[in-house]
Amino acid sequence: MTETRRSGAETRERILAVAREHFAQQGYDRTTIRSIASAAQIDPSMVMRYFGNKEELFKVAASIDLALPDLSATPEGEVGRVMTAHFVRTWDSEGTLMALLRRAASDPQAAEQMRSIFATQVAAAVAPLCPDPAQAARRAALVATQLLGIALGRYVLHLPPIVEMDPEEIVAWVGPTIDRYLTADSAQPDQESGRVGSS
Amino acid sequence: MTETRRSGAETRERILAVAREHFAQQGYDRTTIRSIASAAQIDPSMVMRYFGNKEELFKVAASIDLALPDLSATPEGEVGRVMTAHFVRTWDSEGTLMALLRRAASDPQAAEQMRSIFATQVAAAVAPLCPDPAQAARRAALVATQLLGIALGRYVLHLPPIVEMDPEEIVAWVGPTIDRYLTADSAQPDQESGRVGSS
DNA sequence: CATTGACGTCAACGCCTGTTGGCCTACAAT
DNA sequence: ATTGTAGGCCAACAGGCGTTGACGTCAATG
Repeated sequence: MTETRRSGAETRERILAVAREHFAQQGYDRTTIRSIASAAQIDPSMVMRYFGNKEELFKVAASIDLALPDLSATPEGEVGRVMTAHFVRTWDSEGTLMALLRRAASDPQAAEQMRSIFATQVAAAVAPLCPDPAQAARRAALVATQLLGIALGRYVLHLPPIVEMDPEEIVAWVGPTIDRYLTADSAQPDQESGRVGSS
Repeated sequence: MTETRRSGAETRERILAVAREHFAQQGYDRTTIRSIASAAQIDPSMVMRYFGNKEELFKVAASIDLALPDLSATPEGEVGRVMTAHFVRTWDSEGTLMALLRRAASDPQAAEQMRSIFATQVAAAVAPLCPDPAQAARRAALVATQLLGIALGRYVLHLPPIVEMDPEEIVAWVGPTIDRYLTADSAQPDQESGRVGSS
């Protein structure tokens, strides 16, 4: 072993980089092995050699670590802003999560992968901050909807007002929403009356 | 003309109904003309006869009227709840908007269609309610991100906590968020400091 | 030097897709 | 009864896809 010769795993990385980019920008179905290979200046069969099949390549390319900061150290009232800022920064710098989001829109298995990410990473990071453990999953999911909604508007649908906003503005608007989802009383989320009553 | 014989436009409607369903559940790429035809108990070539090509069929199938209620008649403070309830009800009953959302995730043209819907329908309905006309588009877009985020979580990703929530619970949580996006001071969205400062 | 084995290419397979044109059939009008 | 026409099916095309296997070609190893 010990890196037999100059290339090898290097090519693998090049394929992976191109694949991430293509998956993120065009989604799974519209990304072809051939186009990836062409962009990586390589034969399509090499992609198969290194990753077995398209499915497997996507799995590797879309493996994600949100790298959420330790939120328990964040002062209360700033959690929403910190979290929002973290996500926007992550999305702006690399599109891996966007690739998965795109695919999840039309593929149940990718949706499952997305669910797993938010269950293990977002919910886990957020649960300690919730006043009521029983509602933690629900609160985390609400947080996810708002953050993913921003991602959808900014990177997928390209809604002009969202695209034009500075990261700081997004944080200023969305941060308080996140905070409210995390800390507001579960029966009466905000001010105002609003009976929820399940039964 | 004058409806020559029993079927004809009837078949067209059947195709359209099946197409809506398939597009909504599986997205554009994974929905095939053949599968639509098969489900409609018809030959694939008939689909072409009636709609020209797949693209055109999708356009017709995904034409959407959000049918937003008149929000200016809604008492202030209830707008968010009314709007959220309207969307959740619409989504639960028919999946046309979901079909478009799915497609928009991987097709720029569908994304453009989505943008147009929100520009002409959501922004238009919401603009009169905003304190500052200059910020109306931005506020409407923020509203859209939260509503679409819910749609994504509930109907596409199937995040368990979101799926399990009653429509009333969603309204109770999300309504106030919508209200805040529509009415909160633009520089300091909520409580707390949080300078936005573009320069 | 001979051998091995990984890196890489080429050409092809089988499959599924959107799309087309020809043909059949049955009704409505003449 | 004949004709026109619209509804419908069938068979096939061309093209793109993921995937495969045989075939070169070097560098490192014995």
